[in-house]
Amino acid sequence: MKVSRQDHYTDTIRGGVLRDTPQRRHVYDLLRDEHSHPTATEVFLRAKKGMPSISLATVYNTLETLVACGLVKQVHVDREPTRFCPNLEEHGHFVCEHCSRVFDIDLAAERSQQWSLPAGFTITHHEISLRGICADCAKSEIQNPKSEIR
Amino acid sequence: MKVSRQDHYTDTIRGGVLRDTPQRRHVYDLLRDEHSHPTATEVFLRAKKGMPSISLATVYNTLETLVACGLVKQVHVDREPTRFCPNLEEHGHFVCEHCSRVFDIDLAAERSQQWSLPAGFTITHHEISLRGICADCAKSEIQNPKSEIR
DNA sequence: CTAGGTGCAAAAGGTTTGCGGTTAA
DNA sequence: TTAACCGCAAACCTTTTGCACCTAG
Repeated sequence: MKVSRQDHYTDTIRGGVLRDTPQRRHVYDLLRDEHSHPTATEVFLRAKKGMPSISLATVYNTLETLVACGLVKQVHVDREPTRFCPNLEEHGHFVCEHCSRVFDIDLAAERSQQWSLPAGFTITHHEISLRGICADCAKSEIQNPKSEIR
Repeated sequence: MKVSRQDHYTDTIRGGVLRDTPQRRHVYDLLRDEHSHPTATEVFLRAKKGMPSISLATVYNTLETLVACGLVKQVHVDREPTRFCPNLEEHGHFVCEHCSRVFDIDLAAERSQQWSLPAGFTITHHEISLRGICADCAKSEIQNPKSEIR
């Protein structure tokens, strides 16, 4: 059964005290179609294309709101700027050290809660981030082995 | 067989072009005995007790050097200040959302490389961070269930 | 109408950098 | 001797905040 693109947003926003503003809808729509894990600044730059008056502060505020609502997730890569991800499934991330792209990684469901914690500890969230070389970069490295000289 | 506390430091520092300065040794010694995952500022404050003239910039530079040498590891918790960890074994971290302490978590060796990556991807590092409630806080919460009102 | 949201600019906070003087090897 | 390092202060960059105006409901 097909679900309208904005149902989740509409349900969540209208369900609370939050207002359905053009800025929020615009940022959410943008992010929902995005698989590149943009930073707040990148979201801002893209948002301005369709809404030139939007401010960076509003983008930050909106992203914070969407995260608080559970409509998008944050991705942290070391101390780099926070990235945002519309994939609400349980997953981890892989960062390519060559091209800097971030990929979603499925976490086998059966593994997700199998951390060997000391007794009495309770997990509420987890964040798994892997670093390495992605398939594309590994391939081009074979064809062009000196491409990383710096 | 017993190994002197500073062999790893001495071998690593003397093995390269790096100088064995009092500041580096002081910061390393401090960190080596530390299980609390201090931030750079916390390292700085503790370092000043034994070496009042040391500067924050030197602490940052030293920590960067020690990380580059593999003598300490960085721990990233969302966008909070970077923490530093002398535990070189493969492990993850658990952050208590109540007391903010960071705990080392053993990663079962057999699990460490079992991520289901797309073909062609190669992992060089991984960082596993869990959040939740530690045993101490869970216990005091039972005895004092209203303690989290804010 | 009005509480919540927006845009702007300034501030905050962690980290990095430039530079002149210092020091380990 | 000299390249690496130190301490200081300024710069950087992401993110947050204060405030006057605006607007969805």
